[in-house]
Amino acid sequence: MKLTSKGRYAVMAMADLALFKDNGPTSLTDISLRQNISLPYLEQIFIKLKNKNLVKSTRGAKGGYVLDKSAHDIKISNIISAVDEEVKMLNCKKESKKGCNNKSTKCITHNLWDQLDQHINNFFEKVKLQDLIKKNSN
Amino acid sequence: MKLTSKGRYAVMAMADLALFKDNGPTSLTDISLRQNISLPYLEQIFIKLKNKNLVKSTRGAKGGYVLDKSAHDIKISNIISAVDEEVKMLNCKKESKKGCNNKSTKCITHNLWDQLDQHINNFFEKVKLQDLIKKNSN
DNA sequence: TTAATTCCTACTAAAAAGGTAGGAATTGTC
DNA sequence: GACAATTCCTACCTTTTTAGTAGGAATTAA
Repeated sequence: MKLTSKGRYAVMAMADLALFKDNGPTSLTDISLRQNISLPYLEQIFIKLKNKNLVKSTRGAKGGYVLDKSAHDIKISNIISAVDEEVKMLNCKKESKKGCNNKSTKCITHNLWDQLDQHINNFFEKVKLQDLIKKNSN
Repeated sequence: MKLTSKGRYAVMAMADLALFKDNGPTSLTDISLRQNISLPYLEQIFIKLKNKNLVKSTRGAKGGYVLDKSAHDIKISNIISAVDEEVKMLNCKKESKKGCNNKSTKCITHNLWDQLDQHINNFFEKVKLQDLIKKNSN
């Protein structure tokens, strides 16, 4: 199961961006300070977010990042999948020709992890970035 | 998020135990061969399962393990929590006095991970060991 | 021109995962 | 009683991943 700090940082940073969206582009330095995430690490994360068209960048002084669409239209699943490869139990891969245990085509627990993956992905599909900042302001 | 092969192996092994429960104690050697899991690694996992009263052991020749209760009464959550410490997002700890980001008491995304944890734990609470072996026999 | 920024590549330290090694203790079977 | 099969126990090791660092090039507002 791949769901680590990188994904958490990405969501935090995107939420930060949403909170401060009225101040023009937000620099990673600001996010780094506010969210307590190392700047160069944030840079790496934002390259990926940008590649997936979740944010837009402006270079140079007074530059920074802005959301590429409304916080209503960004699903948490979009963010997670942009930076983590995938939310999926290890070794139990659908496409693999060999089974999960290198023997039968499916291990005993294959369906279980499959359902779990769906369960988690469902969850991330339902929650929007906007939901986070609403909750936070309560 | 802590949910790795160790937890998967534990569930696989318990399912194996449930499948062969009518043959008396099942040795780890058998499980190791059938499920393709290293024997000494299985041993470590079973110590934990035993400590949580999920299995009973018989030592010596013809020894092995049996389920300590019916497969109907063992929840996947019991197995997972026996071998993995916990299913919970890293650094976002409820009890921690410092907030998740060492600043505020809660990071922006705290509630999100909290809900996710509940979501996953719910899933594992609902599924019983028996459900796995039913599905597998279809 | 300068300072603030994104962009890019490579490296590295620490942790965790997954597994190995080696042997002691127990017990059924010949 | 010997022996083989087993659980039990502790320590170690290898590989991978994570999280972060280093160093600098390109861009742009002031």
